[in-house]
Amino acid sequence: MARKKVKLAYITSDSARKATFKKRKRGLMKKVNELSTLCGIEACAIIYSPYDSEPEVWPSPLGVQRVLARFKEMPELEQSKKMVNQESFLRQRIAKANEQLKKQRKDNREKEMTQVMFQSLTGKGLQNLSMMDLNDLGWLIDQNLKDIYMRIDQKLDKEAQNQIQQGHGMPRSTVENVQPDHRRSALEMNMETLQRQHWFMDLMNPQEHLGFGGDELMLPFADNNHNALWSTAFFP
Amino acid sequence: MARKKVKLAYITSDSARKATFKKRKRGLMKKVNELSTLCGIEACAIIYSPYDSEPEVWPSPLGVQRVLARFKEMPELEQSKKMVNQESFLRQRIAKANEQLKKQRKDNREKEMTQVMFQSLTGKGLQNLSMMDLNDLGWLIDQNLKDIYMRIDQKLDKEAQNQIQQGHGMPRSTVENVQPDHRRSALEMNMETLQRQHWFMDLMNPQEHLGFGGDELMLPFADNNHNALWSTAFFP
DNA sequence: ATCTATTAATAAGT
DNA sequence: TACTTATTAATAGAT
Repeated sequence: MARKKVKLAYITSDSARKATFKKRKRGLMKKVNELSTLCGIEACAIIYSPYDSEPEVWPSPLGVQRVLARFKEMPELEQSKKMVNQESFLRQRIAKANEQLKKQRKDNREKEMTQVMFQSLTGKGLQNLSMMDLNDLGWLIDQNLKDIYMRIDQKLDKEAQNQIQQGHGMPRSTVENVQPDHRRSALEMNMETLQRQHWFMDLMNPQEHLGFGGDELMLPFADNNHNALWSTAFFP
Repeated sequence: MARKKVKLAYITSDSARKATFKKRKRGLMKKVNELSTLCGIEACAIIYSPYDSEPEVWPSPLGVQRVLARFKEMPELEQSKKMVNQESFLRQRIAKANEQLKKQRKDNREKEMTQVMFQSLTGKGLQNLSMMDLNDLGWLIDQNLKDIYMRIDQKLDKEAQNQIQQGHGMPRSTVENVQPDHRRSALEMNMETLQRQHWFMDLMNPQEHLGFGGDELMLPFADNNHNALWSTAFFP
């Protein structure tokens, strides 16, 4: 973990492997020591290396023997139950990695669409986007709009509070005319958003609209790299 | 290792201890796995926890047994030889920590003296400094001066090169008069530094100057918190 | 369990 | 072999 992310595979260079072994052995022993100290438990580690004929152990030969004795006492069957063995360990790690991958993909997708969104604000067209891209873009824009309206409302609420508490501030006209306008506007736009979402959802969901299902109805600006119109894979 | 540096001692809070145990156990297993994979060696770890009646092992019960078999095969005497046991492990760590402490102290000393040096540049006096402090300060200033002269020389060399290569640049007077002056000045001052060091060393080293050894000759501005005039502990 | 600020481990380079 | 430093990994505390 340093200077470069290292691939988890056998190190072919002899010198590099030995250097890594020495460093990591020390680190591992330290970890076992810490775990044992912090949590008050018994643990041991045994490492065989080609660099020494004897194994290196922690906490001590006697300590290891004590732990081993307990281990061997157990019936064979019990030894396998509930244990973390290499296979289940790797399975867990793979599952976890897949979870993270999925999350990352979603994050990446959101970042991509955010970029598209800002590009479109600077005048770039949306012609090369697939239907799925457009849908996701719409979702993202709606999210941002909601956030904006929410902030506007909060701000107006806070200002209104200040007006009441302090009994002064903005001129009368602002309080009575402009502010209510803003508030109404925000709510209206929010409603528009919701209506648009509903309309769009209705239009796009093929299961509820039999008239929209054939290839002949495919819109010309949707590329064919994606085979889903609605990207359930990324956004709700 | 996070949010706070944790003391290496038994965690009294039950919930915190359990949480730490779970996290660190996973981390430890990962480390054993990595070490084994990266270096192509056999290793195993066994952890007994109060949270489970069975021990948790890596790489697998069978893998552990294989490693244990090798361990038990050894004669008792051999098991203790060259092994890293808890005591020698802790001894090593203490020695290492002491080394680091010494290094840190030296670093701190240098930082302190640097601060004093800059303070003195802003007009603060040096009256409260001990003889040792003054000596270290002198050493530090000499180091800085040397560095400065070195940089000046390098810069002049580079400029001279540029003059030759490009055939133009600074006016004639600069090349012929100012630059040689600078160069000579830097060298001279460097010599002064060396001479001063020699003179100071001669003056301060009691083993070579019998006339300077009695308490009655102690200079009034040296405080008595330190019992060494020349801080061999920090600087050469 | 998940998230992040922070500490610890460590890969390369000297 | 040990030290340094840039970077990645582990994880403490909070949520």
